[in-house]
Amino acid sequence: MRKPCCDKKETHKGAWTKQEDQKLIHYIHTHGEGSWRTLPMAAGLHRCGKSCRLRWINYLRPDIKRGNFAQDEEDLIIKLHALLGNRWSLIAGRLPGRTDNEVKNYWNSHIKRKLIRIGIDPNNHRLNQTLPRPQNQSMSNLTTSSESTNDASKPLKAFTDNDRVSVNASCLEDDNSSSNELNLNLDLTIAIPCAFSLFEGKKGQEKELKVAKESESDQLPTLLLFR
DNA sequence: AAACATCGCAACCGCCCCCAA
DNA sequence: GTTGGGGGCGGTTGCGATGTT
Repeated sequence: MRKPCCDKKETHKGAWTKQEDQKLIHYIHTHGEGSWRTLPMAAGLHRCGKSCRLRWINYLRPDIKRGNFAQDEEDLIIKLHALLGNRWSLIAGRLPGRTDNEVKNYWNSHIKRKLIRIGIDPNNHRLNQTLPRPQNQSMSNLTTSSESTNDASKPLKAFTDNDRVSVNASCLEDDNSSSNELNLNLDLTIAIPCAFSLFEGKKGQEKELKVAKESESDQLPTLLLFR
């Protein structure tokens, strides 16, 4: 039986206080990251090591970019999700200053609903045949800031000229196929010098390469990647 | 103005992988 | 080759903020 990572009776939970943040920042500035299990005691924090790690990585790290996602970032998330699935850490790794948690939250709260609303299954990035879809509805009509509702079950909203172009990818019906598969004309341009550099991680390199191969071979939808 | 609904995000939980012993 | 600890990841939850009725 594995020991719990920390004594739950002794650890604080919930929102972090400014004092706790300061202690964590100060400790990491002087000692560096790592040894998360022993860090809380050394830093004088009554927190689980995992909690400290999460707080640092998702919130306190100085290189974190906060605020709204830019249009190109959103585009890239969609493209990478089509390629990698829910591998948020890999996706976040291609978005400088963004964390996996942030990307995951943004996907679940914005992008996923947006895709559903226009009749695209966010799981496989294919047109969902069960959902009604307006004629000639293009992904270019997706909105970001002007969403008035996020309820996917509501009727599709009529888009206006003022609506922001969200995905500069074309959504095309497959000419010679009866399946309504989605072709995304994708341009992986943000911080990706080469598609193969997606998988240049250190520790999990082998795994990531495997993931890439799997993605290429099986569930990848009709996704066209252009360099 | 109050009650209720919805959204967005920080944080937690539990599982899995890696690696050293 | 096996085992156990540490770290990382993805899914889920909780709660404050905001919007709607």
